[in-house]
Amino acid sequence: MFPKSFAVSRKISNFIKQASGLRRLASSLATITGSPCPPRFDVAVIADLIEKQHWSKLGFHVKDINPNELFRQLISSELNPDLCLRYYTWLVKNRDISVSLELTFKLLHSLANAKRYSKIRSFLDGFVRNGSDHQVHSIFHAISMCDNVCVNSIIADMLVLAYANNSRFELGFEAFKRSGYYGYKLSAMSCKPLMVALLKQNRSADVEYLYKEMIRRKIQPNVFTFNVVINALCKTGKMNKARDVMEDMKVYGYSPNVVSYNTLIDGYCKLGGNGKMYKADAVLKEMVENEVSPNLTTFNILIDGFWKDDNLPGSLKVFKEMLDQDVIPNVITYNSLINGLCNGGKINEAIGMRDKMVSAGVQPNLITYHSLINGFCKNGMMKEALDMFDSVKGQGTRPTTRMYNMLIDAYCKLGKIDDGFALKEEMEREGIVPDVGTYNCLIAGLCRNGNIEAAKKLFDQLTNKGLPDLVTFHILMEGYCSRGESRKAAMLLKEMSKMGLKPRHLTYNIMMKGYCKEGNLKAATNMRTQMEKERRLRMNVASYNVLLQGYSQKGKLEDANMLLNEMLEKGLVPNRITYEIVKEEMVDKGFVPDIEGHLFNVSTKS
DNA sequence: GTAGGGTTAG
Repeated sequence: MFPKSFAVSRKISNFIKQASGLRRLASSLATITGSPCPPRFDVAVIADLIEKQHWSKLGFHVKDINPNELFRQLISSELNPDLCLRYYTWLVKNRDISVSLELTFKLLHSLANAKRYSKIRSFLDGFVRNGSDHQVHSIFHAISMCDNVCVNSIIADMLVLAYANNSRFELGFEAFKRSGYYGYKLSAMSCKPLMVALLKQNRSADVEYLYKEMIRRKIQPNVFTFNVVINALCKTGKMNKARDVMEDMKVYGYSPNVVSYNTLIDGYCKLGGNGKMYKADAVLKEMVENEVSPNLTTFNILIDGFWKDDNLPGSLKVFKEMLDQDVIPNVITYNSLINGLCNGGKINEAIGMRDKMVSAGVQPNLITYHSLINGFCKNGMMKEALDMFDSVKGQGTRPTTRMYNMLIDAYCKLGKIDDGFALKEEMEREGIVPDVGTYNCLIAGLCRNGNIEAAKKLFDQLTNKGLPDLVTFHILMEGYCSRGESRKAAMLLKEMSKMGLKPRHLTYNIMMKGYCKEGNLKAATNMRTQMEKERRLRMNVASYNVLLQGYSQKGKLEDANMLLNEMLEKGLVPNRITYEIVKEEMVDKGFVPDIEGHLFNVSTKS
């Protein structure tokens, strides 16, 4: 009865023996050759377990199989990529297994082939968000393992977007560049957030690069991207280039919109130099000619531009114009006007404007109060400043550190240092943390009052907190210098370098001025050498002015004359202060410098 | 979605 079945089982057991022998052989070969032996498993069974999410069963089933290896097989077996993704998630989340970049992107390639784009998008979002520490170049290498450029482009594009959406702009920028090297075509949709982020970080040159690359790679920009580029160029004063981009826009079939024009107008307003408002006005005319209506923002830009160009009547005229055109002013409009009025010393009119805004139903905000309190402070109206400060507190608005700093500075400038300190204590009681600025105002106040010992004490307190900044050092150095204690200032110069604060032009100018004041021209010149040789900072006009004053006051007029020639040879333009020094210390004393005529031209121009 | 306002100290 049994022989047949016995024979069968013998066959089976032989087969198993052979098979296990082969497997042993293969695995021992694998250890020798290093090539893995594909483990035997049934894809259908595993797929079924994944689909039913029977994870513990799956765990048991695959316990002897290398998870990465199994994953590789699953992807190669043309198993539904959704199931592969599910298995991947389980591996990473529940079994804490990291999957190689190559396999990860193999998965993404198969998802892309199955057009599971939203799954790739959310996958990459998580991949980037969880702080993947993979290098961008390794990722691109993994992407390039697939030959399909279209699929790779889609993945690269989504990667750039994921970086941008997760504020990993540096990596996003690198991914953008690498996409170019690999010839992957990105979409304008992914480039835009990257561009906006770069703009927000004031990296205008990078925005410009991105734009040029988009054009080169034939990624069609849209109105928004064009406007971002225009803004980046305007922010760096490259107005002609900004205009060129506006022309490019037309070439691509887009008309500049109100944002494009506003950006350009604002660019001109914020540009230095003469006639900027004339240019801003010309753009305004141009936009109207092109049938783009100015909006609230346009008016706000102009109002702010005019008073900052010392043309407060211009601002008020624009304000009237906007009311005539039934454009409703907002809090920005009023804040700008109030700031302009305060700046022009018209405090009462500023208060009037505040009343006007309130009756127009526009609620003043923190910026309004900042402007008004600053206006009071700058015009010696301490009582009014404090009253407004109290009313802010009374409204339940928490005053800011800077608001306190404005008041503390105002007290100090009135010589009421004690009141300044009282305010500092008040802010500490209120739990508002004094910052370097608070200390700097007080230290400067003490120095001005000649109490440098107290200033140094406060400085030491600040040092214990690890807080002093370049300004703190400058204040104290100047304090010492003005008392004829340049040596102590020089000690501070060493100390600041130790703290990792890099001296600037101003730092050396303060030192040179201190030495000159003491008549120690040799030390002043040494300081110059230190600045030029050690810091590679070239003499600027202010530095020359300091030395010029030092030399001429000591009667070394020939040396002063040489300094003047030297600065001119370097292409530096003497300023009003240069002229005053030359006139008072040289010309009035009968010495005519070589470049007197040139200086005269400068002084009449400015 | 892209444009506009304020803030001390040297």
